[in-house]
Parts: sequence; structure tokens; C-alpha cells
Amino acid sequence: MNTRRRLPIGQLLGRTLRSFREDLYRRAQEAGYRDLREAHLQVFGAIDWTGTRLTELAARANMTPPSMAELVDELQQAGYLERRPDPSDGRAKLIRPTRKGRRVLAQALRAVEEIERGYAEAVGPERFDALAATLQDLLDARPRGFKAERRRSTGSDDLQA
Amino acid sequence: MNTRRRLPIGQLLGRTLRSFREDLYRRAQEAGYRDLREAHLQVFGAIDWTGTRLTELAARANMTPPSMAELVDELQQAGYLERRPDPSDGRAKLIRPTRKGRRVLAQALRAVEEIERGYAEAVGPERFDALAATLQDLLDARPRGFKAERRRSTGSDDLQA
DNA sequence: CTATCTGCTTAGGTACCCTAACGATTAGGG
DNA sequence: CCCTAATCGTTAGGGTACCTAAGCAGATAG
Repeated sequence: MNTRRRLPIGQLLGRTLRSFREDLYRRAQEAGYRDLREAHLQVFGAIDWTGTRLTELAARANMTPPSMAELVDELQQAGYLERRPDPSDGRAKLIRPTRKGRRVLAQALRAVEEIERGYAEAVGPERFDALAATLQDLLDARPRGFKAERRRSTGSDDLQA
Repeated sequence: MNTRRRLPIGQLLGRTLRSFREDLYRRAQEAGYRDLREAHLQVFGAIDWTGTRLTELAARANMTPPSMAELVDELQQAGYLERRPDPSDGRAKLIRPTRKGRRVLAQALRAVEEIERGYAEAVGPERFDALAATLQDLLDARPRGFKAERRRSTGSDDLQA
């Protein structure tokens, strides 16, 4: 059908991901959250409404605890998050969204939905669902294919629900 | 079919892309190219066998000319590339792979094919082809959906053919 | 109660990419 | 032709988003 050759998989993934992140970030900016950087959105993508430990946040966002801690520090200082002792473990702290943070969280989740809906409209819902399902299966199959294991875990991802 | 909830699109794209890049980079390392960094692979993904201008390289790899120039500088010093005046334009220089660079180029193209074949085996060739086609269509549809246009162009991608 | 493990933090990088500004060449119009 | 404007490449100077290494404080297990 397509006489035009398609880009290699790396380009396709990279450009789509960048487009997604820019879109999401742009919405945050337009919503008035000018003090948020792109990396901060990952925190909102990983956190629970009731609070989440730093280690857990880092794992969900695929990054190291110190890296996540820096993002949390900034969001705390900007009034989006608060740290409070975890009652079930004296070492741990629960990182919870403040009222301001919950507003961002709600808007971010809605924004992701909107973007995904836009994709579904662009190529058709079935094809978009198939895209997501195939990517998920690729990731699930990956450990067997070849493991990198060069680092504990490397990578940065985006807003999850 | 899948009772497990799928990850949001950003995570799916991000993790898959990272996995792809790590895989490609690991192969380069194992092939003995220890002086190559991950970013260098983009150059080989953008260059033509007969030589390509810096501006063109930068555009194909979705980056600014100074950024690409730095990568080219390093690859030139490592003996993978050479710069020679472009006969058709006194300002421009053609960046060409040396014999050593052509070996890397060939291996890199083969590696990408292998990786893509691995994906096709993991989820089935039809689903993999559909994945690529859908991503391509999403990118083609994007300019209308919403343009970012915040920068000239931002982003980093991977090996193309 | 000591040994180890886990959660978090501090300190100090590293990889990768950007903008701004400039000299050199080419292209286009009067 | 000449003069302006655009283009190719480069230099200089960031800046973001991550990382590793090391350590303390609280928890867990023999």
C-alpha cells in the first residue's frame, strides 16, 4: 500500500515518543504549570494518590533513587508534593501529592487520555490498541531474547496511570 | 485476552526504545567497537555510503548541526569518518565513512535487521509490520493533530537505513 | 545483640544535546 | 555586476537528565 519506505524502528519509536512528551509537556505549560520541567511529569506518572515511597517511585519510573529524589525535592519545594514519615517503616517516607499536586495529577491523567484518544482517532482505535498490545508483548518477551543487564536499570519513561 | 493492564503509551514507547538502543549498542561493543558511544550510532544511521553533508546528517538524526558536528569530530578522530570538500558547494563538506567506517556501517545495518527480526519473531511478523506501519501513520498524521514547533527540532533517534 | 539488609540522602560526575554568535561561501534581485 | 540575504560549518558556552559511590539510620534475622 505504501510505496514510501518506512523509517527504521528506532526512528519510529524515538520520534513518536518525543512527540508524545512534547505534547504532554506543552499541555502542562499551557495549563499554567510553568515551573514544571519535562522530567517532573514522570513523578506524577508514578505516584499514587495516597502517597508512594521514593524507592517505589524510582522503580516505576525506571530510574535510580537519587535521581528520583532530586525530582521530588524540586516538586516538594514548589508545593506539589510533601514528604511524611511512613508509619509502617521508620526509614521510609511517603511522598504524597498536596492539594496543588493532586490538581496537576488529575490534569496530567486527563491529558494523557486526550493524547491517546488523539492517536486512536488518527489511525483508528483498533490499530492503536494493537500498537499498544504489540509493544507490551514485545516488552514481555524481551527478557528471554537478550538481556542487557549492563546497569541496574536505565531509562526514563513517561506518565503511567 | 490480557487481563493485565497495559502500560500507558509513554512507558511502552520509552521502554521499547531503550531496549532497542541498548541492544544495538551492546552489539557494537561486543563486535569490538569499544570506542563508540551510543550517540555515535545515530551518525551511522544517517550517513550515506558515498558521503553526506553535516546539515543533512543533523536533519536526518533530528539534531542541531553543532551537536552532530561534535559526534562527527569524534568519529573522524577515531578513524571512522573523513571530511572532504563538497565539489558542488565551496561552503559544504562531505562527510564520508572510511574503510573502517564502512565496516561499522555494514555491521550496524545488519544488527538493526537482526533486532527487527527478533521483534518479528517475538510477536509475529504481521503484528510487527502493523506496529511499524501504525507508528509511521501516527507520525504522518501528527502535523495536523498538534504541532509542537517549540524548537527547530529536538530529539534523538536511531539507526535508519 | 551483632550482622546484614533496606530506604534515603549527599557528593560528584557523565552523556547528550542545546542556543548564540560568527566567518566563509553562494544565490538572488536591482 | 554589486549588495543583500540565506546557507554551511564552526566556536564558545551552557543545561538537562540522568548516573555511581559512599554513608547514615532504621529494620530484620540469626
